[in-house]
This record gives sequence, C-alpha cells and structure tokens, in this order.
Amino acid sequence: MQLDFREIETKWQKKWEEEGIFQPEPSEKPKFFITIPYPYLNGNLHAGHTRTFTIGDAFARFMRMKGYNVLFPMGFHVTGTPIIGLAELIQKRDENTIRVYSQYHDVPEDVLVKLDTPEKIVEYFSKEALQAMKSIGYSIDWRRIFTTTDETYQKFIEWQFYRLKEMGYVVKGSHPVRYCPNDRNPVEDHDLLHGENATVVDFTVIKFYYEKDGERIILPCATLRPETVFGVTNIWLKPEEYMIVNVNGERWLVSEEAYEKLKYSDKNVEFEREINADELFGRFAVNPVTGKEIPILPADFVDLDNATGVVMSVPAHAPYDYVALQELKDSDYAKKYNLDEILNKIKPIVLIRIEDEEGIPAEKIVKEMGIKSQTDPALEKATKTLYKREFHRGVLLEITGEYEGIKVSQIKEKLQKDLIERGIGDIFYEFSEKPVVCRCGTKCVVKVVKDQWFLSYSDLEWKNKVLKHLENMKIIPDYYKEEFRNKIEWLKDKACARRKGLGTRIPWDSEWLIESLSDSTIYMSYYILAKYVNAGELKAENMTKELLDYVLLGRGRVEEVSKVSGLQTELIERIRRDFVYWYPVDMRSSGKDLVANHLLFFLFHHIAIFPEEYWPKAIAVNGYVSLEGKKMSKSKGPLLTMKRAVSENGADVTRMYILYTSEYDSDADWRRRDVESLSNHLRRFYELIIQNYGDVEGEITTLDKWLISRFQRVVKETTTAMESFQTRRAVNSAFFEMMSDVRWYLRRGGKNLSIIIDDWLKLLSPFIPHLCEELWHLRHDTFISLESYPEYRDDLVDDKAEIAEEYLKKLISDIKEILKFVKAKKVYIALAEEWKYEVLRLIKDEKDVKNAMKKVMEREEFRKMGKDVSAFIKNVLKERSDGTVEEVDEKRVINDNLEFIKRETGVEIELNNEKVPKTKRKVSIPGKPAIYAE
RNA sequence: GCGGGGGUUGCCGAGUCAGGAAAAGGCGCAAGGCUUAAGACCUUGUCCCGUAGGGGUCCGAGGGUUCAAAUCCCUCCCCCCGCACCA
Repeated sequence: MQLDFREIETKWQKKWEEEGIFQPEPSEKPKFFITIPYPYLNGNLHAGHTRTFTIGDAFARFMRMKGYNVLFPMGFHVTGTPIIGLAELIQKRDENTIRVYSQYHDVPEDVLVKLDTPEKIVEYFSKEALQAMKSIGYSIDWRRIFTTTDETYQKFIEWQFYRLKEMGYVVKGSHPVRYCPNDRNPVEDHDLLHGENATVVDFTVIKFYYEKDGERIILPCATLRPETVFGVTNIWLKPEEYMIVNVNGERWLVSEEAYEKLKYSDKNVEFEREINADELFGRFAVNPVTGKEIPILPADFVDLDNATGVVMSVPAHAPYDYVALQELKDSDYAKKYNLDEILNKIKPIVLIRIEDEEGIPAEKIVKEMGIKSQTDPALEKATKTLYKREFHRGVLLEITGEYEGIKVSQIKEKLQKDLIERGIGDIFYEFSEKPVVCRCGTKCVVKVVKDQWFLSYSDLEWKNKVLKHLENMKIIPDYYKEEFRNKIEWLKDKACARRKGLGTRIPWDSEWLIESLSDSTIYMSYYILAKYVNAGELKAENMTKELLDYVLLGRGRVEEVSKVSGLQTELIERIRRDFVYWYPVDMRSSGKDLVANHLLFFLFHHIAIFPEEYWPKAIAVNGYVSLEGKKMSKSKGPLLTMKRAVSENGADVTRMYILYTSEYDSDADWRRRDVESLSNHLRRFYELIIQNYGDVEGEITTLDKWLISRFQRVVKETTTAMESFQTRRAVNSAFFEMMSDVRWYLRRGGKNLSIIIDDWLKLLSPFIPHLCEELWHLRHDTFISLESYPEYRDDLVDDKAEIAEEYLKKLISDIKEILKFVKAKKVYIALAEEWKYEVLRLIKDEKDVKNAMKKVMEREEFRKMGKDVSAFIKNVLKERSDGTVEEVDEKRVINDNLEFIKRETGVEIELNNEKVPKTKRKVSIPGKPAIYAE
C-alpha cells in the first residue's frame, strides 16, 4: 500500500507548528481551558499517558471546532524522589533498571548509562516526551511548556505556600511512616520485599498501673477496641522477660520488641531495667478508667511482637481472653502462681449489646465453634466474626457511663481522644500484617516523623467549601461525584514536606522540600505565566509575592507591583488580563489513579487560594491501559511507549485505537492484532475518500437523501457522545457506523458520496486529524483543524427515504431467507391486498386487538371477509407493536430496484400479483409483501 | 472491613438511568467473490431447531412486581479498583 501514515502526519504537524494554529490568545470568542496532569518524567511517555492525553486532545480539537478559543497547555513534572532514585540505580548499573529502560522505555543502552544524574534524566526524558507528544499530533500550545524545577516555577510554588500558611492551612505535626532502620529512610511499596499490603494501624494504649515501693509502673495495654476497657477483668502478660522503660518520664512495662519500636515513635524512650513477668502474676493493677483493681495473669497467646506486649483481658467480648481464662483454671500456671482464688472471682463483664441478644457473646461463639484451647487457630475467626458483628450492630451499655447508647462503630476515635486528653491513653503504631521487610533485608518499623509540615485538609471549613463546590461541578463519569464526595470526607491532613528529592524548599523552613503532590495543585495558572517566562519577558527575580498577588488574585496596585517586581505596568496588566480571560480551568481530564490524591488537592488548593469564579468547572476521569491483557509497569515492564506506538502504527491509528477501545474509567487493552486491523480500516477509508471526493453531479436522488439523512443522525450521535466525553461512542458512530452506511450507499449505486465528505472529514478530525487534514486539502486550502464542527440539521433528516431503504433491505433479506430453503430461478412479489391497507389505516391508533377488531367490523365490506380480516389484524399487531402504516411507495421501490435486488439475491425478480398463490398472499401485510419462489 | 465500579453471544463491548421484537460496533472464525497471490478488499453467516420469510433459548444465581424485565425490587455468589503521604 502506498499510503504512508507517518509521511502525512509529519507534514501536517510541521504546517500546524509553522502557522502556530494552536497558540491561542484572548479574543472575543468564548474560551475553553482544558488541562491534563503533566507527566512525571522518570521514564518515557507510555500507553497510559497516550490514552489520557489523546482524550484531552480530541476534546480540545472538538471544542475548538465548536467555536471555542481553546487553551491546551502542557508541562513536565520532575519533583520528588523517583528521578533521584533512578539516577542512583543507573549509577549502580542496576540490572533490572538497565533491562527495563533499554527494553521497554526504548532508551539506547549507551545513552542510558550516561543518565546518572537527576538533571540529565530530566533533560533526556523531557526532550523525548516533547517529541513523542508532537509526533502524535496534540494541539498543545508549546509556548507554555515548563519543568517543575524551573526557578520561576519555584517562585510560584513559594508564593502558593506563603498564601496557604497565611490562611493557616500549613501546620506542624507528626505522623507515622513505614521506615527502614538500616537505610534510615521511609520505604515505599516498591522498596519492600514483604508486606506491601501492610497498613499502619493505631492501637489505643490504656495506661493501667500498679505501685511498688512508691513507684508507679504503667502497664500500657494496647487494644484496637478501647471501649472494652469497661469490661476488663485482668491483664495478660506472657511469662517471659519484659522491660521497664522510661517513656516521657513515665515507667512503662513493655516487651523488648515494643521497646525497639518505641524508639522510633515521637516519644523519649530510655531503657531502665529488665523484669520477668513472673514477679507480677497474682498481683493487682488499677484500671485507670474504672478505678477497679484487677489481677495480672499469665497467658501464652500474648504476642510480644505485637504492639506493647501487654494485653487487657475482656472475656465477655474477646474469645481469646475467654478461652485463656478457662484454660488457666486447670493449668500448671494456676498452681505455680497460686491463682485459684483469683480465678474463681473473675466474671466476664458485658458492655456491648446487639439488639435483644442475651448472654456473654464471647462465651456463646466459643461454644458454638467448639473451641477449647487458646492455641486453636479457629479463635482468630471467632474474634473476627464477633468483632464484625459488634462493630456494626453493637451499642454500648450503661456500664460505659457517659458513652452509653453510642454505637460501637462510632466510639473508637472519640474514646481514644478522651483517654489521651485525660493522660491515661496513648497511641501505639503497628503494622496490620507482619513481617514487613525492606529490600535490604531489614525488618521495617513504624516511625513517627516529628515536626513535620502538614496541609490541614481535615479542616472542616475547608472541606465543606470543597464539598459544596463539588456539587456545582461536572464530574465525568457522573458516578465519580460520589467517589469524590467520599474521598473528600476521608481526606486527612497530609504531610507536605520531605527531606529528600527534587523540588522547591519551604520558603520559611529551608530544611524541608515541598512534596511533589503538594506542588502540583494550582499550576494550571502557571501556564499563563510560562508563556512570558519562555519569551524572556518574565524572570525569576520579577516573580515577587506582590506580582503574583496582583496577576493571580488581583490584589494590590499595579504601580507598586511594577516598582517591586521591576516590570512595566503594561506587561503586568497584560498578564493579569490573560489570567482573567483563561481562568478558571474548564476541564481537567485525568487517569483514575489521581482521584484520591492529585485531583482532591487540585480542588482544595484552588478553593483555598482563588476566589470562587476561578474554581475548576469539570473533571473527567479515564481508566488504565493494559498490553495484551497484561498490566503495564514503568519499573518492571511490560510497557509500550507513545513514541513506539506512533512509529509502528502511525499517530492517527494510535489515536483512534486508544479512543475507540474503551470508554470512561473502564480499562483499555492494547492488542496488536486489533491495532493492525484498525490500520486497515483507516487505509480503506483513505482510499474511499480519494476515489469519491469530487464535485456533486446531477440531481440529488432519494438514495443521496438517504445518505444525508443517515449522516445527520451520525452527526447528532457523535456530537452528543463528545459532549459527554465518550470517545468510544463518538468514534463508533462517526467512523464505523457511518462507514457501514457508506458501504451500503455505494453498493446501491450511489454516485455522490462527496455530498457528505466535507462534513464527514470534519466530524472525524478530532480523532484522526492528520488524515483528515490531508484529505481535506485535496479540495480546500484552509486547515480542517480550524473549521467548524458539523451541526446536526433536523431538516435534512428524511424519514421517508430511510424507511424506503429499510424496506428494501428487509425485502432482500426475506428473499434470501426463502432461497436458503427453496432452489428457484425466479421470485415473484405481490404487495399486500388493497383492503389490508385500508384496514391498517383504520386501526392505526389501536393497540388492542379487541378494539381494533370492533372498529374494523363496523364496516360491512370487512364483515363479509371476517375470518381473513381478523387473522390479519392479529398478525399485524403482533408484527408491528406500534401499528403504524409505513409510508413507503412499495411498488416504486421494488420496480426501481429490480436490478439491484436481482444482483443481491441472484434470481430474477418480478412484481406480479397474479403469479403469487393466494396462500402466500394471505400472510402479506403492508410493508411486507408476499414472496413466491418458483 | 469500608467505599466506588462491574458480571450481556468465542473475545472486547453497546443496551440498564426513562421496562416493550436482546445482542449496535469491533475482533476472531467460516463460506463465497475479487485477485497471479495474499495477512489486502467486497459480500454473507457466526446461541439452537427449521426443505418459505418461522419457532425456541438467552443477559452471574435465585425469588418478586408487571400484560411485558438484561432493564424495577429483594436475597445470594463472583470479579476489578482505592484506602495515602507515593508519583
């Protein structure tokens, strides 16, 4: 095939760039500002980017053709640690990295090994990314490109953080992270050998205590169910060595493992002495909540490596505790430590009730499951089952005092807070699963990072503003609005500073770098500035707080700003006008992975910093891309780069495939076979247009009208689909459905395909812009990319023409069906008897057989042939539920198309009532003639 | 566990909101045509039965509402994604 996609594509890309047609400036036209999250450059752009960006570009092109002044910019994100990590791996010649980056990212090995600094990586991949995006034909305004380490960008970020700090949204605090003591670093999922699924859970510590020689020793019981403190009957220790440790001035008794973990908490911890649990069994401790004295007892099920290693026993609600107590009664321990009397006095204390159930819950479930020993693995299940039931349905009883009546599901946080405030509670962080092991082989711990900077997303006022604005936004697909609602409510304060990585320092605390998601929240406004930065008109030293306050917020007086920033007032006003014109963001289109993080922060920060008229209007979310059913992975492969997809298949094929293969948030699968098939479709399309693009000649036939009518429907469907961001539906309609009509048109002998070609090309232009541009220029000198999108025209819809074609299709299909069973040379067709038309006209509006019958039988001529008439009515009502009479000139359609029908069916056709036997004519109805094959 | 989404013909997927002949479109497969030939193109077929355009089955499972259910209601089973400080 002579068609070379790439040749055509590069030709038009060059022309678009030369003419600068995607470089919008403020104008009289309504504006549309669409943005896509800039890519993170620790590798080449891949099929996932291709999907998100192509959807955005198709929409940008669509809106442009719809008459909007469209701004579609792009930047590069390099802030954070992964690029630094990559540089280190390349320095080390890490085998996997070298393999993945040469094999999947298509970086030549000799080039790759030289990328041993973050700067070189950024330089290399930004060039690659730029080329890739140009090669696929995105209609981006490249004058606004930037990188997040640009000095000017950093000024912008500093400004943002000052603003947030002023508003009290940047605060200090501490938070738990997964941490490797050996590497002395927080660890991410991909740094782990085991335990990727482990999350950090916060045990509530309740400070039980005993006193000896005037010294108070705290028994820090760790629990996930603090409310059960009201039902504690005793404390469990494992009969082994413990330690007395000084924690913030208090003496805590904890396991050795717990001591190790406490070292990484935000507490001051100091070892004092060892102590064997032996010494304590049979002695009493005080429950700080109830003031009651309870005994300390031995239990083997206690896990020294879980939280503090000190456990409070709630036999009424904890199956473990219940069984352990039972077992203890007849054990050696009871004798050894003289516990009989104590044990006899212990009675489970019920503090939670589910509806009107009776008895002791733990006892019931243990008996039901037949559990006898504290080492029985079934205890785990019993615990879970009971916990789940009580969590969802349980209510606290009178014994819990002020907490009576509260649902178990709503008590944990409140109680934890109350205990801490009263000085008798604390928090102990622990992994939900163990072990958690770093790639270096070291067991990870939970480290509490102190004096960390936070963005206070949990601020209720802030949250409520975001929630409220969300209701005014368009979210695509719409069910993501609920998702956003939930995520906004769930969002907690976020640590926004790091010790390591690329990025901007916190301006008032230069020890810290601003974390990479926190510096990417309102950068869409920076695109306005970037144009001036790139033109050399705006430099870092000009970007003072006053300037940004003025151009982004309209604050201050321009003369003052001019003085401070060193810029001419004229330029300052121009930047301000640009901002006012382009903002807010009308559409942010993104992959679904960013919903629970970036897109939330995007909303929060816009709402915090800008006045309401500049808050985002809409968010669209799309799914992932897999390769032949396999998940892509940047760091492990497989991966398909944008560059490779384009060079192997062409930009238009790549674009259309990715737009067509799935919709909304459902995932797309890149399949070579399907891509190649699509490539053939486009070649066919190209040939088709080349062969049929000409002047419209002769009279417009019914068939032509049919084509135009069908096309109108496609225009409507495609437009509706695009307006709701459904590219799959749009491509399906604009290309495939139309193609199938066009094939029928040509098969029917249509000669004037050109009637629709101009508009058809326009319709397809957002999806396959290069091919459309090429074909358009066969007869035009303008850029199709700047033409107007076809408008649906109701007056061109021709129902009669469409019904006639349907009639013909159905007739041919019926004849073929019959010929399957009867070998014949000639087929006679007879229209339905005249009286049937008459009857049909009479009962047009009747749906009910009875009424229809009544109405018809009022006429004498029909009464005479009562049986035939009633059979017909039943038949026709069954066939056509709407009972309409189709307005087709059947005789004419058949006679005009005798040759065509013959060609399609392979037999002679004759419209001849006489030749068709009466029995066959009997079943005919208007619109469905009798057929007789001979 | 919590939250969000989903289960339709060999596969991918429309149809579900607004109940009314299930299966648009793509892929794959098959047959015929075109061609020196083809992985190219055109046409047809692709749940089952049928020597007359017809009949039957069918939408994860099971109930219910209705003249009528893939669609509405209830119960259950299964799958995917997120639960963070990481881009």
